[in-house]
Amino acid sequence: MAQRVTLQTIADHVGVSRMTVSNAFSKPDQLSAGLRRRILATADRLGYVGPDPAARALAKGTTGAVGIVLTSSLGYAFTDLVATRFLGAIAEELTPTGLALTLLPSTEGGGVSPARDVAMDGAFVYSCDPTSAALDYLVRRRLPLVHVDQQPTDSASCVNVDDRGGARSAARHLVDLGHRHIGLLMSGLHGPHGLIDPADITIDGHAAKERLLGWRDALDAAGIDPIVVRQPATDLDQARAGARLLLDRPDRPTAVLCFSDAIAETVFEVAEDLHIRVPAELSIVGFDDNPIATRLRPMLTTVRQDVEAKGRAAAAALTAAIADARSGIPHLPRRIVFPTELVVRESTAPPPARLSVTE
Amino acid sequence: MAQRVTLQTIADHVGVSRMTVSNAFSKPDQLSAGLRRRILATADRLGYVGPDPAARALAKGTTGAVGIVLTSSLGYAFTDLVATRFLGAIAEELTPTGLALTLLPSTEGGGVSPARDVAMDGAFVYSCDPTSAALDYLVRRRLPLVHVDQQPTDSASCVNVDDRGGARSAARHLVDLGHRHIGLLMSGLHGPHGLIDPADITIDGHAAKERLLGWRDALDAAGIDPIVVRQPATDLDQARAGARLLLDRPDRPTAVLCFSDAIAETVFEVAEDLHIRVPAELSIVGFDDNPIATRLRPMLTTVRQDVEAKGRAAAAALTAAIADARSGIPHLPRRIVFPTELVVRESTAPPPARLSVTE
DNA sequence: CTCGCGTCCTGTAGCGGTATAGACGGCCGT
DNA sequence: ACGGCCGTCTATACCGCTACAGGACGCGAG
Repeated sequence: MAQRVTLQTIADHVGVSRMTVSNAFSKPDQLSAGLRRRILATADRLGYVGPDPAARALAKGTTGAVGIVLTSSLGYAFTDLVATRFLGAIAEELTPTGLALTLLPSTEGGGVSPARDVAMDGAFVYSCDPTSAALDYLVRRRLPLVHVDQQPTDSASCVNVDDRGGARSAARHLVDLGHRHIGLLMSGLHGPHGLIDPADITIDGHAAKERLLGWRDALDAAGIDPIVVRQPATDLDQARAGARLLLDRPDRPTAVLCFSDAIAETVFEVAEDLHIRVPAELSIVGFDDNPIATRLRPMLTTVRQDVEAKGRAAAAALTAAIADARSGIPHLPRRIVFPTELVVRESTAPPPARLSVTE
Repeated sequence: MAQRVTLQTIADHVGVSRMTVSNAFSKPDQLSAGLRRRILATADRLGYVGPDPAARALAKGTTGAVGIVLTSSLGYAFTDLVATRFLGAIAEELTPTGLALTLLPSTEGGGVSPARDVAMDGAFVYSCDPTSAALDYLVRRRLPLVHVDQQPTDSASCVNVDDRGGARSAARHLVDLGHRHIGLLMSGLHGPHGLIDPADITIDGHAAKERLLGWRDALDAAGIDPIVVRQPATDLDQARAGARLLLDRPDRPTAVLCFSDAIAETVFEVAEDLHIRVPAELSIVGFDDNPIATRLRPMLTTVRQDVEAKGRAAAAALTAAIADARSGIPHLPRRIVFPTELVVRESTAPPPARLSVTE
């Protein structure tokens, strides 16, 4: 096999030092234009594309890529429009900086854990299990980090949305409409599924925790004790089973608050199956303002968050953190919280008049 | 600032050679269990996470990450369910191998082009401009490559679906229903938009080219000359304008073949605006069998492709190519083509009876 | 007793770049 | 004529790790 072409190969051919060839590629102002042209020409002739990224990474200490750890199931994360729009916004914002985005599975594969073993200049931590080993590696590597939709930390920049406030206004909206019998539909990969005691809910994510708190802020204030169901996020059939648990019971709630619009959609489907009219007999509120919200009929009342802004802010925070780390400036972590906004559409209405309820 | 902890630091503390410490991390069977425990313990005490990925990449020649170049606009790619499901399948399939997936913008940013400057072990090329500089870099770097939805090459593995066959059966379906006046709705970022002469269509992607060929196979055979409109893929409003161009004209076609289900959706919307009944007055056929196909009312007749299988096959092909490259075996490129299947649902029907047409 | 072999550990030589300091000639101002 | 400075190019020392070729030692077989 032919010897690999390196800077030295080119240097020998042109008759200059290796350093000069390096400069021809990386510091054009360090040598005369004529020589540079000659070097680049022979480099091209020899099939040399550019300085080897791995070697450059070692020598310079920068890799040109940042990572992002997501929830355990990458496959699932990619079916969720909210997550993908966020990712897209990050990628888009990163493009002009020349940084690539590396998707890091939080699990180990073949004895290697990407969060520990892949070279990168910094990373995002996006709605991922705070106890995961991947996150721990990232922290111990002292990488510039930005947490998104995570429990805020002091040590790194955090980007969040006002989940609690949004959830609170969603719940208040239902209360104001007159609902007193309300179901909460949570979602999560792990942990208990099905009907749940609202007291001892172990919620996975920070966002879930906050949204639940927000709902209960408003519900507690109105003296309402919700029925809580937790459904798995991955399997659509199982998810529908969760919704059915809430709707297919004698004391069916007149309104459901959903952890996300995707979940709200399953409620729509189950309601249709059960011939429950929305919103006449059942009000449904989502969260996120996913594009599907306006595609549903009736259109979904939901809580809007600007995931694109979240992505852009996260990208900006990370590039800033990386720049500070390079220049040796002690980085001042940012704490960004985006507002949420209740968007009332067609899926909520006053509860049906209670005709034959003896009380 | 404290000196960085390296293998040597640990070696000095424990009183062994640096090589032994390296083995403690990378080749556990090369030293006694006791010593290894001691080394790992002091490493942990010193805050050492593991061998530096950049240095290891240089020494070993592997990085633990593979890249993927997508269409120019990463942000757009992430709003498309077909693309994201494909990405998800790749990521999922890669996870157990310990490989991370790096998203490579095909454009340059800040003087660096990730496809040239980011270290990786191989890469996917997914429905991206074959003349792009990014692709050229990848090829010149001699990286193991897998092309997906691209014009097949001899030099690398290719994964495709039978776009042409699927399009052909879609068009034939309309012909069989009795349609003679058919519109074609293409999509593309660049190039001419609006009404287009079917003769000189410059299509971006390989898939687009194939689908067009398939449609015309069936249409030509029936002696039908379609009306062709090409709409931009990014902007939803502009996309709808494209659909309107087709529907809002005196000789409106009785059926539309769409490049994708996402485009078909815009046709639904425009048809609703124009009070055109689907399928009574207008038949619509999509492509991909995107999840939205079954959410549309009436449910969309479309051509199914299994994007998840495509993703898994691509991942398998790339890991195989990388393994071969490592072992020095000359890699035998694979050529994989997945079948497509017409799924007839509710959006297609015979054309309306022509009442007052003089012929 | 010696040879051969396996286990466990070490020393050296890279991997392919970049940082940094300095060599060298020419041009400037004085 | 001379010191200083700028524009170019070079020499050397790493960056942190792994491959590879041994060396030392213990043990069973001949």
